[in-house]
Amino acid sequence: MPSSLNERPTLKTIAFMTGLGITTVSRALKDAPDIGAETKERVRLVAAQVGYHPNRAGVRLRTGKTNVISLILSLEEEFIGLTSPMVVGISEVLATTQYHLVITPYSARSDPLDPVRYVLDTGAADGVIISRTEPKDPRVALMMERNFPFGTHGRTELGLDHPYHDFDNERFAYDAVRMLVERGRRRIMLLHPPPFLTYHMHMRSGFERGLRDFGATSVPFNKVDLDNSLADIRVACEAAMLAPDAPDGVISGSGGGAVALVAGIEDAGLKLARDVDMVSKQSNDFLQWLRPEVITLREDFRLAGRELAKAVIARIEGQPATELQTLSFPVLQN
Amino acid sequence: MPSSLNERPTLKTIAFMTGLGITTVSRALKDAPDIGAETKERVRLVAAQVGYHPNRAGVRLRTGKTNVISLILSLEEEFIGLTSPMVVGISEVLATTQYHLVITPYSARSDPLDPVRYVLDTGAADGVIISRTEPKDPRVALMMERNFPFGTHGRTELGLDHPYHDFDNERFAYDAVRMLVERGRRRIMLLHPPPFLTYHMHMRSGFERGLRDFGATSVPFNKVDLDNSLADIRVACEAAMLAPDAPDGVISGSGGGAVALVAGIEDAGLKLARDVDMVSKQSNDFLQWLRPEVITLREDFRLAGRELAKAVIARIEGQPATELQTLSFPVLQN
DNA sequence: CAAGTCAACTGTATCGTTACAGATTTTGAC
DNA sequence: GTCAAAATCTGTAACGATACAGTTGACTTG
Repeated sequence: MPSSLNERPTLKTIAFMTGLGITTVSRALKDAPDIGAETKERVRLVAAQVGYHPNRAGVRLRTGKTNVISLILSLEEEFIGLTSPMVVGISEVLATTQYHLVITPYSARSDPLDPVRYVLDTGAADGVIISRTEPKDPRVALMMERNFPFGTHGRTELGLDHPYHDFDNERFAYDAVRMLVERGRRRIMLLHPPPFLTYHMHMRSGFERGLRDFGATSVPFNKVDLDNSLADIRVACEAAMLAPDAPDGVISGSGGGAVALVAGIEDAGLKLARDVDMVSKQSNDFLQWLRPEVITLREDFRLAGRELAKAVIARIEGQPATELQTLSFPVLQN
Repeated sequence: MPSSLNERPTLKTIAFMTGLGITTVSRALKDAPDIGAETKERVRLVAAQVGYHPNRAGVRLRTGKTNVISLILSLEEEFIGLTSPMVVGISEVLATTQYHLVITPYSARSDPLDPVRYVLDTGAADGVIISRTEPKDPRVALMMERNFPFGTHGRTELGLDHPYHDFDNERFAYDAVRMLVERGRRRIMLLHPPPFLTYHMHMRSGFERGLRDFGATSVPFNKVDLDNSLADIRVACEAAMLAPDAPDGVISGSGGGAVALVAGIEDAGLKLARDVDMVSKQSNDFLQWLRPEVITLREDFRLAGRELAKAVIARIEGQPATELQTLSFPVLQN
């Protein structure tokens, strides 16, 4: 019973065509040691000829291997803009492998643990990538406890070794202070990430180290952070610029926030480069085009995607987590 | 042989717990008519209690249903920025269903048919969503021929009925011309999409209809289109602004392009709103913040994602394609 | 009360793959 | 020439689900 020619070929098809057993074909394609060299060659040839792809459901059912990496994504528009270049980086790496990329979303109103639990409980993926990492991130704790492969965009403070990729936000803020001081600025304001995210601490400590080393002072700006709406940031910035001890230097922890800060500064009747200098972390080109006065240090999200995808796959293959931790550094744009 | 308590429950687990047969449990959970009401209730209760999720590999192997929608994505950075809000819209809809979203990428250097063929040949998904639709799109032709469910972001000219969602680019360009003429502009330049995409024709014909109806003339701008780099667009725009018959009104087919046009206009020493007015299609807020003089008509990509996801699922469920074609309209921003 | 009807339930085979435990043939040693 | 070891190859069962073809027992019906 040869399977019809226009149906998807299976191991059975190849077994029939070569006159071998199904098991032999399976093992030949896996390059198993107990199959003859010539047989392997024949099987590979026929498989290529008929365009054989192993049936994912069959493999998954038998072995439990899904060949899926799940990217867990917050659906808030503000974050998705940042994470989309990451999708490109992840896809670039996965394209060279058998893995598929599945987007597992969650909304701000729901528990961020939900998608992780879903993947763990249903076995929906072999590995997971998460963002918006917290110092005591419960998602990390849960996946470590279950010994499930994952990578985080950002570090944790749990005393547990897991794969991560992080941008050096300490250095970013430190360099940013330096650049502002070099331009004669001394009173510096920082638009920081929300306090519960790990990189808040990194950015703050780089900021404070910079203030000490370069002899500048901090202008408090604590009513808003990068999770606030651009409109809120704009208003808060204008207020800060009109206050008695207004800053003459501003650091923005993201490109989106920088746009709002620029608008706030100009609302206050001030002019960039003349009255105030600004350093921003930047992922897209827009700000660079419209306000070239803003000094931008680039964070490469695409690279982050590539690193994380490679790390998760290596972790799945058993490589120790400590070898899968990478850091990238701010690059001055232009 | 009761399965261990901390393993994933299967139909067998529930069958053992209820004392029923596996088949009965399966059919009870599907609400089949030949199962008693009380039995169904008991089965549902136990299933919920143990947190039963059907094993996707089992279902997929037996039925061929993957419960996957594949979003086919070009990995070029310029496009991914636009498509990312679409991912949000798609996810919102899929979250209420059993479907997972898989990203199937392709690069500009490879054949756009490749990912479609891959899905078709491997049965990787139950439905597909594609963008960058062409009038005689070979991907559409192929999927129609194979009777495979899909939705397109953008229309085709193949004379075949398939689900789509499109933005009314004809109306966008027409309205844009009107708004420019209302501001006293008469010599209008259009930054259009690449000619091989369907919406190029829509935008052009709306543009030309507007010129006729409102009595304006066109300034040729054919050396670049929206697929060119921002740097190229900027340079071309500056040149156009310095040429003898320079435009006094500009229309941009995307928000990204508008940023480059603004830069080009300013490179030429001209000022928005004073020397030139501009209407742009806009998906993010950045331009609005930094150049409020630009008139923006919004295209809602998130809505597009929602509409397409719903359409593809409905198509999978057998609804006629002609009922799954939607259009959305430009909205004046602020 | 025999026979037919119906409701409720169940066993078997199967999807495509791989783990495992053979089976068969070849080779080599003495 | 015999026998063990090595080299190749293969059948069966199982992963979890569902289609399909029953089975069982209670209830009508004439």
